[in-house]
Amino acid sequence: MSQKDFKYPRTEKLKSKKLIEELFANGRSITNFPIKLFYYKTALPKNVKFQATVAVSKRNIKSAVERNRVKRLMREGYRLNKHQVFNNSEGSFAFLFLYLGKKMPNFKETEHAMKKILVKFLDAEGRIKG
RNA sequence: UGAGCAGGCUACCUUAUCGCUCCAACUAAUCUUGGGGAGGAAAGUCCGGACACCAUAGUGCAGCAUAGCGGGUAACUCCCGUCAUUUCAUUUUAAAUGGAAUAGGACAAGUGCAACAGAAAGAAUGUACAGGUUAAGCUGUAGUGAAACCAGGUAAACUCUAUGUGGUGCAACGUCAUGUAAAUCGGUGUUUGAGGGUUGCACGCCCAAACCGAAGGGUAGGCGGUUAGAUUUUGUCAGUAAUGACAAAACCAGAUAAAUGAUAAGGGAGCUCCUUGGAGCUUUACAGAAUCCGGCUUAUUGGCCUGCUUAUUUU
RNA sequence: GGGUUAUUAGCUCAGUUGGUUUAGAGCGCUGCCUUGACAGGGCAAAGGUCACUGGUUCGAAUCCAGUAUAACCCA
Repeated sequence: MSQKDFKYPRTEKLKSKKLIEELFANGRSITNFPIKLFYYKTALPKNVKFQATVAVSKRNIKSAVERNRVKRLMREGYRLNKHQVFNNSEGSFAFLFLYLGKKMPNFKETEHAMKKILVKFLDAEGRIKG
């Protein structure tokens, strides 16, 4: 992995239904409003270090257009800041970012929340020195 | 020029950086290069098709849907024209013109229904007054009511007539991989045809023994179906119109825990402040493809165009 | 994506097909009686745009059409 890789290809998306069910059953979670992160340490296919996906509840945001937008903003926030986690942690993880708010955010708020939650994740799981 | 009504069109643009997805080319490669990437409603799932599978699918009855007339269409509960009825506006004696709505076949086949009021709501004719007669609800008016000289009203009551109608839906269906039971499927096939299955009934059809062969449950994986089509654009001709015919050109989303995004700058547009000019803010409404088409219905902001009506100004 | 139901008082349901004269039942709520007081019991009262909008009809919770909300099924 390079120092700053902003790509978010298909192999880094969490797609397996089994893995997602395991994540909800056995994974841990960190909350930094309005985002909640579920994570689960497990082996992933194709030697990928992380797989991540996003989810928005239909109860909190009813419009399909707004739900799509929130998911895109969160994906963008993860894409631009994931290098922090990639370069500083060990093992492979499955991520699921759940949006808890009921209002439309803008990009700055989303990115700020995403940065904070990734820092919290590193604090919880142990940062590599350097 | 302003206002109202009706109909139609459109859905901010350009550049840079970072990223997603499909196709093609080149590759050892997930790299690189080039090209494409949400809507008028993609929505509701209310209709109609295309396409696919299933005799538990066939036949008859029942059931269900539609309903002036003519045309359009692959088809329609759609669209166009037209007649009738109802209603609104204008001029106004009648009536005419324009707009809107209509589930507008049949109560002269049969059955049912009609609270209260009323003499009476059906093979009924009472009361008062007037007329009239040999006599008689024989005639008119009054009163009740939505409806009462009448072979009455009501079919968005049963019903009748005409026409149409099998069911399930791309999570259909096909195929590959993984691969294990007395459960499942296919083929051969015999007795009783009991029992069971089908939207209801009847007929019909199918299922159950045994043998041979195959892989089923579970898991939620890949590929095909899956995007070139009743396609789009332009022109000519036919038709009052819906629409059709012909010619030329074009290829225009294909994701699957589900792509079409983020940031910055400039231009355009709108609003507010205000002295030409500038500054600030916003860049919007409704809303996101999931097999594909034709309609209908619902949601909705700003701009532009056309027609009609009306007011004002000028000639 | 496709298919199928429901909505009536604060809650759970009748009534709807078969139309009018009164939209009811149980639980709950409120008041009164009974008791020294509570529970229980008895009596009474309140509470409904019948999800919303339109149509048919003399008359619609009911018939018809559209809209909204909620729920269920499939692989």
